[in-house]
Amino acid sequence: MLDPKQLRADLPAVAAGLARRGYALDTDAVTALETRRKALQTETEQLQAERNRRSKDIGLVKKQGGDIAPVMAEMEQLKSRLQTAEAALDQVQAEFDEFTAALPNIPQADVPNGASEADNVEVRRWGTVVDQADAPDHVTLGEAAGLMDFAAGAKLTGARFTVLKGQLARIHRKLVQFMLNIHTTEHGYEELYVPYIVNRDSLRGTGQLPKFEADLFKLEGDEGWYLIPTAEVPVTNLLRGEILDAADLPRKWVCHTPCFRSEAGSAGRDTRGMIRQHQFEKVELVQAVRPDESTAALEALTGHAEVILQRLQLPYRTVVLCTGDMGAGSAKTYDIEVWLPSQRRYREISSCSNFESYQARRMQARFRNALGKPELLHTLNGSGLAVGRTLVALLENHRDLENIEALLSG
RNA sequence: GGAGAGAUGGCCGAGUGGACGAAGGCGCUCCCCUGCUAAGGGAGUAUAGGGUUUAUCCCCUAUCGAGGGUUCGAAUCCCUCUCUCUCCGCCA
Repeated sequence: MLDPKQLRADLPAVAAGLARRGYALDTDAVTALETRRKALQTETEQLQAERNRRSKDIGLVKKQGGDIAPVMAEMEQLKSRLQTAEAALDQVQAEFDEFTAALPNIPQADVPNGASEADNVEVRRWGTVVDQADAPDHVTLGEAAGLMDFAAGAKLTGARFTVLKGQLARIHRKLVQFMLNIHTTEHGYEELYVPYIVNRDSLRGTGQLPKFEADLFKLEGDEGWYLIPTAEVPVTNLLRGEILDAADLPRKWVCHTPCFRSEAGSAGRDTRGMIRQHQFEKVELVQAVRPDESTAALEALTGHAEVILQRLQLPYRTVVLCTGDMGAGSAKTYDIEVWLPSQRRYREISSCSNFESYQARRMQARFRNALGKPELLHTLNGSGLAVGRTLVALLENHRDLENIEALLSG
């Protein structure tokens, strides 16, 4: 969420920032709500102070054996006024919270304006692409080798599930190790193992709830538990409610987990093959940094993800998402897109975002600054990389499984 | 799953209805003392929101696991939930 203080203090600037991503902020409504909030809060707190004062008096009078009946009569009246004020304040505050929770983040100044994917801007390109009309896709290659079985996945569960066998299953496993090893030994990330089931508070913290419940798999039962859609949720929520020492920053975590997505909105897209599955593996990079470091951290983190593609000799390009294509919580996002010969185009294999204080404010993730005061952290994350899509890219670009295994061993 | 005991500040720990945002200790910061070290003396040391302010200061409100209730008044009494610990059962 955005800073409520900023919303009050500099409403035009916030509105201008949100307008860049196509969000029309009703500034009159905000001002009206804020005016009511202030009046009600002041009134409520004054009544509370009055109640506290008189309660103390009652204690004193009783101790001295005095008569408290007159004060009690006044309290009766005070109490009902207070109840009315408190109820009104609760309502306005809830309205304000609901409103601000729904606001997206403000894009950084250098994020290009735009309405859709088409307006994203390529920032760099790496490798040499194979661009020919008849390139076989990973489904053809995998099934021909007898190592990729979509029918089996459909039988066991349903559409968008896959069974891998033999050498392909092994490459898939080695890919995870390959990525983890590079990030831990070369890029300085601490490896984590985390729950794959999380509660509602965690999903609220990173912003999946309340807006994107439809994309999640919810478990039966009273607990309100969900399968994680990405390691970002459990990993970033480690910071929820914490105040870190500045000396412990930056925190850099890498975590391999399965990811479960219902993707209800994507029915009909990428129905063939392993590109879009209900269950896939991902190695996720997460950083928590001081605010003044987050811009540089996003560049570094994106670079860490790109290293994996370079080592695997997979051609890719990196694009900066335009204002209209960014996720709601992000202030700036780079997508890394790998070349898929069968589609003759680049497809997303990693998304690296700087959330600035957007997530940190939701989850109250802070550090002690130079003044010793708690200050919100900046959080970032990015895939490093999506394992299933990496496997697809390896198959389609290199085809020879022995070569692929050699890359992973080298 | 069953039985019991707990949850208080950075940490330990006191507090069963009124001067408690919270004793005492430890830790930490600053000052004094000290040739150095050790010991000692003094002051300070939660978070959030709001008012005021250039800022500091100051004032108010809320917070003792979470939420609700009783009461003029709740860390303290009642209810629900969560988590931790001990024992039993079960299990990898």
